[in-house]
Amino acid sequence: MSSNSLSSFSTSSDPQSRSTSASGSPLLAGLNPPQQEAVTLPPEPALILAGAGSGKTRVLTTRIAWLVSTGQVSPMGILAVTFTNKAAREMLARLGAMISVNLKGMWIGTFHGLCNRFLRAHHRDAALPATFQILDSQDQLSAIKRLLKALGVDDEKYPPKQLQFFINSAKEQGLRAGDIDDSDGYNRRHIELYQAYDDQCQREGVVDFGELMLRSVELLGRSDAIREHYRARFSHVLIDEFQDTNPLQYQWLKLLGSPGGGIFAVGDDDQSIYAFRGADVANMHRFESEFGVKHLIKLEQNYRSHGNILDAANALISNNAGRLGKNLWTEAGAGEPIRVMETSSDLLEAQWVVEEIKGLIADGQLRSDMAILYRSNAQSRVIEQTLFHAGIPYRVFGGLRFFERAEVKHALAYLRLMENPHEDTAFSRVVNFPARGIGARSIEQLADLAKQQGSSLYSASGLLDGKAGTSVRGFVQMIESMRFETQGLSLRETVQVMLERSGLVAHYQAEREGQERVENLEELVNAAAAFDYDAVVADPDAPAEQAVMSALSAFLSHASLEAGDNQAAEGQDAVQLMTIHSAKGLEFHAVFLTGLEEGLFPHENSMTELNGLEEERRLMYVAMTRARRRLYLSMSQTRMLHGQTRYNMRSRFMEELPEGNLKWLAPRVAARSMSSMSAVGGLDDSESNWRRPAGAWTRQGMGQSNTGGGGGQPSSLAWSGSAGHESGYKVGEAVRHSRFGDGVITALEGSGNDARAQIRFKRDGSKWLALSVAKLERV
DNA sequence: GTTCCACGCGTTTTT
DNA sequence: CGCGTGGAAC
Repeated sequence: MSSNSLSSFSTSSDPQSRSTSASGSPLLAGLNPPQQEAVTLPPEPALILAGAGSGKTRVLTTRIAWLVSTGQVSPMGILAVTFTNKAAREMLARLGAMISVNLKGMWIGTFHGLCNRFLRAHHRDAALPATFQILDSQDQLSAIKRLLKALGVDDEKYPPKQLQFFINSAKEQGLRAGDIDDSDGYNRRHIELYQAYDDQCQREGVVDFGELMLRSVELLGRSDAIREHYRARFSHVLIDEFQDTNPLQYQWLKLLGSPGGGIFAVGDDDQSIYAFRGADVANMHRFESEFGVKHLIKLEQNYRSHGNILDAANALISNNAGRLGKNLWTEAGAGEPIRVMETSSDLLEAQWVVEEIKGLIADGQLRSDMAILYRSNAQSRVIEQTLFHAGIPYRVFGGLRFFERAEVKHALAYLRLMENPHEDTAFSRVVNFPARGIGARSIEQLADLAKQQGSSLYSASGLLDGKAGTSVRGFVQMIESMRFETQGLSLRETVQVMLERSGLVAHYQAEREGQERVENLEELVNAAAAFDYDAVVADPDAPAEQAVMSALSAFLSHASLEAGDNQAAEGQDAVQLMTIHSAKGLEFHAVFLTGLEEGLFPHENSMTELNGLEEERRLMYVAMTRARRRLYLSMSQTRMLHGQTRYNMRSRFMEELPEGNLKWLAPRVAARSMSSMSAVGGLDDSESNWRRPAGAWTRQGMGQSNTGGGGGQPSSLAWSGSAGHESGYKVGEAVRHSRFGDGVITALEGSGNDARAQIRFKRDGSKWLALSVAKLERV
């Protein structure tokens, strides 16, 4: 922060300078003082608290460029780690534009990608075969199902998904089966199955995502020589999105970072939204003390959003306890107020969004610079339909990605078998696909034999009698001959031969709906042709530590680690639809944040979890800070969910936003207190207006008399109680229960005997009660 | 081996 | 309501 020589373009300063003030390097031009300070810190532990839109990635990449270009470190001494392939690619691209050195000497990649590279180099020490393959989540689940079947475990009692979650959670904590406490006996079976699963993976020579990390951590911990080698090599370790690290990744960093050395972590505790998958923000606090952080720099100047958006986001997030503390500011001015709309139905909400989008398009905005965000994927349907009817191009993020498609996975399974025939997951997947008369019966027999022998299905195939044996051996021979035929061929030719000989292409060509699948298989050939072996594996500066790895093996790792694009075809200018989670890291001119309703956002399932509400609030913070100029918030009084209409209360987050930053567009019912609400509204006065055609939705409001039209300033506690429920109860109504005491109805759903109310009790928290059973009295 | 229906389930997601 | 799974029937 002390640096005051802004972006001077002085050319006289020494490029080798290690001074912490601006050295005059053109790299530093345009950076603000704290950014410059961060970029030019000495090689000591540093934590950069980088708020949303504060230039986090820029600082990270500029630091690498600065370190290398000032000769403080050779590219080989850089280890930079990210969470997603996209982030890693972006970092590489930006570096390439900044400096002209061989980037390949650097280790830049995802945690998992780098662990893969590490384990390939040290597979012997890690007790893995050179050809080990990586299971993605789907593969892992099928491996678990196969395991449960082999062990005769009732998968009703031990759902495979649950076991998968158990195993992954344990690994994320750095725990092996033997490390887990089973004193209460509750987990005992899970622990046994975890162990059995690991044994199976070991036998088959496969690792799951968690295993990539855990093996690496164990090896680094166990082998002083290897650990010291890498510590000596990587004088600079840089981590992006540090708030998303799980305890295992933290351990990995601890093993690779030299104590007191150049470890540079960038993160934002307010944007930690992945606790549900093992991330632990506490790692940031831990990092500060355990690594002995010498430099704590806050990047608080936001270059993205206007003031109203930022102020509201700041106010919201200040409701969270235990923050590292940070307040974003901008020079950009207040800008437009945040526009808020409340509708009576989810369809009307969608129609309103579409009308606003039409307006923005008419003003010349790019569709791709507008995003519609929602908490859960199920919400996208109405919006999609409405956009579709309006003829507005849109693009939905999420869904199946290229390497996750069934036909592609089948093809990959053949390739995996060519690489390692003992991989039972791949074997089971395609032994009878395309169908070749090897039914469930035959596979069961084969599995029994394999279990007796403690061998793979492939090895056991020789022992299988009868017709089944002949068929299976036919399959095995096919794999062998594919392997033989492709020796010396390029990766692309290998894939082509496999597609031909396996009969996959023929199978899909014969299928009526198979055209797209054939195209995907062709695309796989293209992917193989385009695959750059060096980009994934090569480490030209360190040939000694590089194990020999076939191009096929590298390609398969690539396919597992990078599932490919999951968005619809690019190119067309389209409105972006995505969950808030997938919006992290992105920005848009205009953002529509929809479904701001209790139970949906914050999600009802989050309320029971410890810190769940705070994570929801951070999610809201992330969502709001995606907007550059214009932010819309919307909510609906009723929503179709799971085939039933739900009556929701406005999200509590709305009450945490300063009124001064908002502009209400919706007609509103002013209510002074909760108890007066039951007297307000009813369906009558608003219904006719709510049914206006979409085109009538304008900023000037709906002519509701009791609010003075759109743009009025409501009292922040107001609840627009115009939505009723057949039971006669209303959301927001205060009730008393004989056992739980006083509470407020937060949601109503169902009808008749199924009618239920969600009630937030003062004492016991939120509960769903059946209205036909619960004894409620109105207060 | 394929097709069809009944059932169950339903935050968020990268690697 | 809409999807994916799984079992049963053709």
